[in-house]
Amino acid sequence: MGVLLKDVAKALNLSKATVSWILSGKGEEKGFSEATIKLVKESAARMGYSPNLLARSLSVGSTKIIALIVPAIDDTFYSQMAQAVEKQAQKRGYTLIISSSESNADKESRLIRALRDQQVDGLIVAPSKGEFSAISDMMKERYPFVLIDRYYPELETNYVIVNNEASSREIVSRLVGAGCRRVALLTTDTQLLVMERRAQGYREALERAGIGVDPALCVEVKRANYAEAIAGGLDALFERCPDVDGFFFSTHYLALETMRYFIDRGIDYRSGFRFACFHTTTALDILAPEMLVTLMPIDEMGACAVDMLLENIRNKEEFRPQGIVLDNRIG
Amino acid sequence: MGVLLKDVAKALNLSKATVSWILSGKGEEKGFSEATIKLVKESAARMGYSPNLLARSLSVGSTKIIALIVPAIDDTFYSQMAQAVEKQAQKRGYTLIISSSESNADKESRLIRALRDQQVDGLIVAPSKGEFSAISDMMKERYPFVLIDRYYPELETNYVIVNNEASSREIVSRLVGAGCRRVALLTTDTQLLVMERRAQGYREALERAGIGVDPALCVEVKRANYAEAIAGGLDALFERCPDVDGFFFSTHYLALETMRYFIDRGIDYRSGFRFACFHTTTALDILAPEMLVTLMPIDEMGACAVDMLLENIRNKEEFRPQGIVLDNRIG
DNA sequence: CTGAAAGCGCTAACAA
DNA sequence: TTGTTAGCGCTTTCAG
Repeated sequence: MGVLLKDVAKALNLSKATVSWILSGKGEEKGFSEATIKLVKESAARMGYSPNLLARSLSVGSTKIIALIVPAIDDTFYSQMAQAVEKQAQKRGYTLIISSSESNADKESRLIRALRDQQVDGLIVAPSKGEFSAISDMMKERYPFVLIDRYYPELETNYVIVNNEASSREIVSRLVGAGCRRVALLTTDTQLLVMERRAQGYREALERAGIGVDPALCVEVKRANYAEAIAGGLDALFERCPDVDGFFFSTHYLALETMRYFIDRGIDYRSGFRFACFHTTTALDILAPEMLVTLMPIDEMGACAVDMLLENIRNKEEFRPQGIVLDNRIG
Repeated sequence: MGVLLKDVAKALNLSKATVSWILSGKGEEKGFSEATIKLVKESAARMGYSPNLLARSLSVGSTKIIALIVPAIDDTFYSQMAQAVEKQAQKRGYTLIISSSESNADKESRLIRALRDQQVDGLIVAPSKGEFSAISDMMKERYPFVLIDRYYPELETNYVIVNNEASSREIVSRLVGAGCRRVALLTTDTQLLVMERRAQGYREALERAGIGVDPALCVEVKRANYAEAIAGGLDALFERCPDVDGFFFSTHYLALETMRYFIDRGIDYRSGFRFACFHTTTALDILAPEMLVTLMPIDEMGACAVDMLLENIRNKEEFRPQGIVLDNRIG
C-alpha cells in the first residue's frame, strides 16, 4: 500500500475524519477554515495520497461502478455499444466494466454472479439465449439491471430494444418498392426472439405487398459454422430459386459472408440483386454500397440503458420496471 | 445487502470464522468434521449466501482482478486482444476488467489512476502515444504492469511486443520477390514507435533488394480523418508515381480504406497490384484475398502478458522487468 | 475441532 | 472548527 488517509492525517496532526471530509469536497459545507482546507488538499497531493476505493465502497455501500455484459466484444455491434454505454456512464459519474459472455449462457450466469459479488451497483446485459436463472435471481432480489438489445417479453424487467419487426418490414418493403419480387431471407439463431421478429417483419412486408412468403426463399444458417454453412445454404437456394432478385439479411455477418460467397464465385452481385440488412458492419459499405441497412441507434440505446439503470439504482424500492422500444432509421 | 456470512453463522450456531474457512475450501485442512463441512456448505447454498468480494479483498489485500487498457475497444485488433487476455486471466483464476482509453493520453492516465484506486492487482496496457506520467508513477511505486503491443524502449518496464521491423521487412521482401519494383508505403501515426519500425522494415527490404527507397512512394496519412485523407494521398501518389506496382500498409485500416478507394473509383486493383499489410481485419480477406498479411500472435501476446503480470504480482519486490518480442507469421 | 477478536482503509454519526 | 468512534463484511491469528 502507498500512503493512507491516516498518514496524511498524522503528518498534519489532524484527524482522519477531517482529512476525509476535506478531500471528498465536503470541506466548506462542514465549515473548515480556508487554511486547513488548502493545507490538507495540498499536502495530500504532495504526499501522493490516493484513496482506496475498496475501503470507501465498503464503507458507503456503493461502488459507483456498473457493468455491461455482451455476448461477444469482438462483434462490432457490441463494441460500439460498449463505447456508447461507457460514454454515458462516465457522464453520469459512473465507471463501467465491460465483460463478454461469449454467447455462453453458463458463462453469462457466472459473470452476473461474479459482478454482483464484486458489488457493482447495477448491470446492463445483452443476454445470450438460454440464460434465465441469473436473470430471475436478480429480479427476485430486486437487484438493478436492464436488458439491452434482447429481452424476455414474459419477464417484467427493464429493457431497451429496437423495433425489430417494424424496421425489418420497412426495409423489406423498400426492396419490394424497388422492384424485387423474389426476396430471399437469410437468417440465423432463430431461437432468439430478435431474429424471429426480424423474420416476421420480412414476412409481413411480403404479405402486405401481396407477394406472399415462399418458404423456398428462406434460408436458415446455423450460427456455429456459419462461414461454411452459408455457402451451402446459398448453393441450395439458387438451385431451388434461380429467380431470386433480392436478399434480406437478419444480421450483419450473414451479409458479409454472403458477399464473400459472391466474390469467391466471381458472381456480379452488384447488378444482379438488391440487398437489405439489419444493421451493418465494417466493409459492408465498401462491398455493397447500395445495400439498405437499418441504422441502429446505438448511442441512444446505450444512453437510455444507463439512465434507466441509474434511476433504478437510486430508487431500488419503488422503482417499476420500464421498457423502451427505439426506432431504427434506414439508410 | 442479501444474506451475510454472519447470517449463515448465526443460523447454524457457528462462528463467522468457521463458516468462512469452510466456504473458502480450507475446511479439511483445518480439520473440521465432515458433518459440519457439509452442513455449512449446504446451508450457505440454500440460504443463497454469496460473499462480498469488496470486503474480502479489503481484508486479504488483493482483489484477484487485473485490468486491460486498450486505445480503442472497437478496433478488431484490440477486441481480439481483449478476448485473448480474458481467456488467460480466467485460466489463472483472475478476473479481467477491460477499458478503452480512446487513444487519449489524458484519459489513459485517469484510467490508470482509477483502476489502481480500485485496487486491481495489476495492469496490462497498450499505451497511447504521449502518455508517460502515469506509467512512470507505476514504475516508481513498483506497481505491477506490463505494456503490450507498444512500449517505451527508454523505460525498463515489462513488455510484450512483436518484431515489427523484421516482419515488415520480410513481408515487403516477398512483394519484391513476387516481382514488385515500385512498392508504395502507406502509413500513419508516425510518432508511434511501432509505425516507425514498420516503415523501417519497409525501407530495409527495399535497400537489401538493391531497389532503394523512393520518398515519392511513401504516403503518410493523418489518423484524425484518414477516411478522406487516404483518397487524397492516393490521388497524389498515382500522380507522382503512375508506375506503382505494390503496396505495403503499416496497419489494417489503411488497407481497408485503400480498397474502398479502388472500388469507389472502379479500379481493378486485384490484377494491377500486389499488396501486403501489417495485421489484417474483417473483410480484408474478402476484398483482397491475395494480400499478404502478418498474422499477429494475438493469443500468445495475451497469454504472455498475463503470465508476466501475474509473476510480477507474486514477486513484487524482487521481480525484474522483462521484455518479450514475439514473431509474426506471414500468410 | 471451534470461537473471539483484531484489523483491512475509509466514512459518518455524534460529540466537543 | 475539529476529533472520537463505531461500523462496512470478511479473513486470520491466537486461544481454547
